[in-house]
Amino acid sequence: MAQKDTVERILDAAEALFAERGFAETSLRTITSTAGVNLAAVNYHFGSKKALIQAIFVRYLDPLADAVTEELNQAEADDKSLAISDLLMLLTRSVYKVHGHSARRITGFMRLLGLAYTQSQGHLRGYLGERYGSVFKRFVGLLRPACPELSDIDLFWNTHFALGAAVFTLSNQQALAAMLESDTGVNTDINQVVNRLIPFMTSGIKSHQDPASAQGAAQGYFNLPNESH
Amino acid sequence: MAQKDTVERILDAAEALFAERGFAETSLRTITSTAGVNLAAVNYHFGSKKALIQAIFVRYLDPLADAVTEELNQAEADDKSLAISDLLMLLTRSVYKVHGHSARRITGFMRLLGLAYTQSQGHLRGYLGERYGSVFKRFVGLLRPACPELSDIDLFWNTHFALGAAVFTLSNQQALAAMLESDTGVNTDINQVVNRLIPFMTSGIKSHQDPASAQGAAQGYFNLPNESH
DNA sequence: AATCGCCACAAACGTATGTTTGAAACATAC
DNA sequence: GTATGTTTCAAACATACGTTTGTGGCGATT
Repeated sequence: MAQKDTVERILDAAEALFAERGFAETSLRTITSTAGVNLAAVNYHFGSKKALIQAIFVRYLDPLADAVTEELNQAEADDKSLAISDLLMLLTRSVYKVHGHSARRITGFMRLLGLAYTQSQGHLRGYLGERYGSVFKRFVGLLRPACPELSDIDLFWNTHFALGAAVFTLSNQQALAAMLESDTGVNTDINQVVNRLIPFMTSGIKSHQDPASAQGAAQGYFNLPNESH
Repeated sequence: MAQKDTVERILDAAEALFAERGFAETSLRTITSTAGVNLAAVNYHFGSKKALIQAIFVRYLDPLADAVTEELNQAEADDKSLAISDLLMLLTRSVYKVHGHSARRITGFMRLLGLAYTQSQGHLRGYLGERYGSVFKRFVGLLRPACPELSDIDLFWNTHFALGAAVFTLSNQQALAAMLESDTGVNTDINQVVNRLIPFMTSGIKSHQDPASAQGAAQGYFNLPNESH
């Protein structure tokens, strides 16, 4: 075959376009015309637009889950206790293994992850949770002993805070870097952003509330009454 | 007038629906029928769907910007040096002032903020930057002396990391809390999430890289070659 | 050589969208 | 009470969308 498979060309084009504009904002006609294939090809090969979206995530996440699993195996075999930053680097290493060193692919991947949360009325989130939940749980299992001073609930929220910081900034890395450059003249590539993210996430995950404010009232930060409809 | 203005009813309905499903996924017919007004009312009162979206953000952010400005005035008048957590609480207080203590409104507001970043091909972000950039800059001006050990560039990225953590988790607070509850049986309302966010963001913002890895190479975290297209 | 399964293609289908239109209803002022 | 400006309404418009259809080509199998 002289050029790429039709299926692959659709996936490549759709991946880039979805990451750039979102799912609903990207039409099958745009996808197929940039891919250079016939309009009907998407429905023929994937069945529907929804299935195409899922296929893109599978192509991204299946190899990533494998890479993370491999890293986790090795880490557990070494049996050294890993610090939080070690685990974050393990994750970063896995992403690099899969996506190579392409800033475009990493940014795109993060944007898609972010979209999976915000858009796609939950059907995608449920699917991803089913398919990759076990790997995620295993990772958290290693994270657990790395911060013994935290409760499970502390750890849950801090982990998602950190995830949010990563997804949000990496998916908007280009725009943010451009903003910073216009202010300071300093250019920041995605590699540097990741290097900054790791200490941020590390100290953030370690953090916990004052016991006083955790009670909800007293001199703690804020306390809300129940929702008044 | 026995019931709310048509304009206001449209804004209320659109605000809730957009936050729930996104902009492109919400049709004017859905908005007008839940608002109980005629389909043409949106185009009559706002001109277009795009203008409606902007109007919603203005209604949200204008009072918030006023509240933050007021708080900033008072903080600068007091002339006491504010710690990072003080500034985050200042922000939180402003949000509460504007939106009252409604979890639904706060979640919705955060979802809209998140959407403004991911969707809306940048035209919305540009508009918001123009209109509220000065308030944001003023806030960062107070944040600056609160972390003297950070460079301007450190501060820029850490601020956006923290913003990402807040937007991402607060906009998905319901789903995340439900996930946690099904695992542990513990319920978490948005108030508690905010109380957890503040220490997370505080210690995250304070963080900075090892000088060694900041150079880009050496024993620092990662280093990427340039993008290979 | 004929047949079969797979794929690409142009065209069409049905539906949902944002927007516009023109008339009716309403409120306000003279 | 008539006139004027504003708002509501049902209907239609034009377009864009995801999907389906039928045809034809191409290679592999028999």
